[in-house]
Amino acid sequence: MLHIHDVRKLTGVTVRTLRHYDHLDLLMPAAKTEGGHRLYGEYELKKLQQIQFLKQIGFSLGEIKSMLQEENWEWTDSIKKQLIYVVQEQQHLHQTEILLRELMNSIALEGQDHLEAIRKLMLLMDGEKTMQDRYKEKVFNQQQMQLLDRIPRMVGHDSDSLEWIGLIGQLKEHMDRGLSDDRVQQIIRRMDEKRSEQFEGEDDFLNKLWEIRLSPEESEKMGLYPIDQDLLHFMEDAYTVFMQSKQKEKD
Amino acid sequence: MLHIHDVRKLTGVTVRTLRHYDHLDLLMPAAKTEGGHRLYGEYELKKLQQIQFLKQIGFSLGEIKSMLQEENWEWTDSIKKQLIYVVQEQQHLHQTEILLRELMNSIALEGQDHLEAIRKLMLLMDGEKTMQDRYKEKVFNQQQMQLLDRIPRMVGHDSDSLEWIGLIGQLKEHMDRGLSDDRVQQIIRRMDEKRSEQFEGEDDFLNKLWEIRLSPEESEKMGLYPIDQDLLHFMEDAYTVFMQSKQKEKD
DNA sequence: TCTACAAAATGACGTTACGTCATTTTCAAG
DNA sequence: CTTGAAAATGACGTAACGTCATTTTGTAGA
Repeated sequence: MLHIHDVRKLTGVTVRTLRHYDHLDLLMPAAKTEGGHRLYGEYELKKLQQIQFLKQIGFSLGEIKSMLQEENWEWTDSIKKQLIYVVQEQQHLHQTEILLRELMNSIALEGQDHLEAIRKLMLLMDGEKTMQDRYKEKVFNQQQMQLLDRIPRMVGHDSDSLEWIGLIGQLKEHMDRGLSDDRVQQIIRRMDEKRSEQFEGEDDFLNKLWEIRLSPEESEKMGLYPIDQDLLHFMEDAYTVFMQSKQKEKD
Repeated sequence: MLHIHDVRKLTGVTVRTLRHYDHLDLLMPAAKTEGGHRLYGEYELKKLQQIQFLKQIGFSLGEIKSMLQEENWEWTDSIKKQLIYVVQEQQHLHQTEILLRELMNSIALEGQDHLEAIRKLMLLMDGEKTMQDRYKEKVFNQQQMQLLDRIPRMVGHDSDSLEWIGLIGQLKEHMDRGLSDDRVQQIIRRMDEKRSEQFEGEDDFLNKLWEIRLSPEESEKMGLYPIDQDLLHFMEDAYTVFMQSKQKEKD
C-alpha cells in the first residue's frame, strides 16, 4: 500500500489533487489507516494514469468519471465531440494569431495611438463593406465546412466502418488510374465482399450505392458520408467492370 | 443616453456582463438615474467594443483594464506575450488532436475494451522518440528507413492506415471463425494485396519488420502500436493457408 | 395621480480544477 | 512518550460571467 506522498513521487500528481479526486469520488484510496490517512494500491495507480491521460486529451473530470464508471458509456461520441472542439479551437486560435499580428503591425504604423490601431482593425473585422472581408469570411466558412466534413468522415468507431472509410479514401486516391486498374478493381472486390457480408440478400452493390445517395443518415452511420458525386459514379462504373470480368471468369 | 437594455440590443453584450464590468471598474456608465439605473453614452459604446475586441484576442479583463487605463502601457509586450501563448496553445491542441485520433483508431482496433486501448496508447506515448530513432537505425539500412515511413501508423488519418487498422480489427473480430473461414481469408487476401502494392520486392524489410512485430518489447522500442501476440500468430497461420490455396489454384 | 407590470439593481451562489493558507490529527522515529 | 514531519479537514480564491431570488425603479395606462 502506498502512502499519498509516495503516489505523488511516483506520478507527479500533487497531494491536493489526489484529495480532490477523492472528494469527487473519481479516485478513492484503496484503504485508509485508522487515523484516516489515504492508502493507494496498484489498481489506483493505473486508474490515476488513465485519468491523467484522459485529462490531457481535454476531458473534464466529470466526463472522465462517467467514462471510467459507466459500463456502456459512448466513448466514441465523447471522442468525436472532443475532436470537433479541438479542431475548432485550433481554427479560432489561428484567427486570433492573425489578428494579433495585424494588431502589432497596426500599432507599428500608428505609433502611440493604440486605440486608433484597434479602431481600424475592428473596421476590418466586422466591416460590412470591403470585398476583402467578404472574401475572408467566405474562406473562413469554407474552411469550417471542410473541417466539419472531414471530422466525421475520417473517424470511425469500429473496425468495419474504419475499413469502409479507408477503402473509399483509397478509391478516391486512385480514381485517375481508370476503371480497370488492378488496384481499383481490388478495392471494389473488397467492397463487394464487405457489402455481401453486411447486406446479405439480393440487393446488390448498385442498390446499395443508390441507397447511400438517397439516405444520407444511413450512410453516415456506416461512415460513408459524405461521398462526392464523382466518386459515386466512379464506384458505380468500376463495379460494372468488376461484374463483367467476374462473369467472364465464370464462362 | 442609452439604457442598459439598449446597449445590449446594440452590441449583444448581456446586461449581466455590463454590470460585471461596472463592478470591476472596467466600464462604468456615464451616468445613473436617480434610482440608480445605468446610462451609457457614445464613449462607453466605443470603449465596450474595444473591450470586446481585446477579449477576443484572448486578453483577460484585468489586462484590458490596464491597457485602456494606464497611459504608457507597453502594448507590444502584451501582444508579444499573447502571441507566444496563442502559438503554443495551437501546438498543444494539435498534439491533442493527434492523440484523439489515435485513441479513436485504437478503440476501433480493440473493440469495446476502451481501457486496453488507453493502456496501449500510453505505452506508445511513454517511448522516447530519440531512442526509437536510434533503434530503427540499428536494425534497418538507409533504404529501408525510408520504407518505414510507409508503414501504417495509428495516428495516420490517411486512408491507407485506416484500412489497415480496419482490416486488423476485423481479423481480430473473426478469429474465432478459424483460419480457413471465407471472411478471414478475404481479409488476408486484401492485406496481401496492400502489402504487394506498397512493399513489393522488399521481402528483407518485411521480414525484419514482422520479427519486430512478433516481439512486444521490440515493437515498443520502435514505437509501433502493440498488437496481441495471438492475433499476430493467427495472421501468420491464416497467411500460410492463403498461400497454400493460392498455390493449389495455380496447379 | 395612482396602479400595475416590466425592467433594473443588488446580492449570493455555482461553475473548473485545483493552489494556498490555517488549524487540527496522525504517524513514525528516537 | 515526545516530537517534528506529514496528513487531514475546511475554507477561500481564481475568471468571467450565468442564474436565481428579492427588492426598487421606471413608465404606460386608467
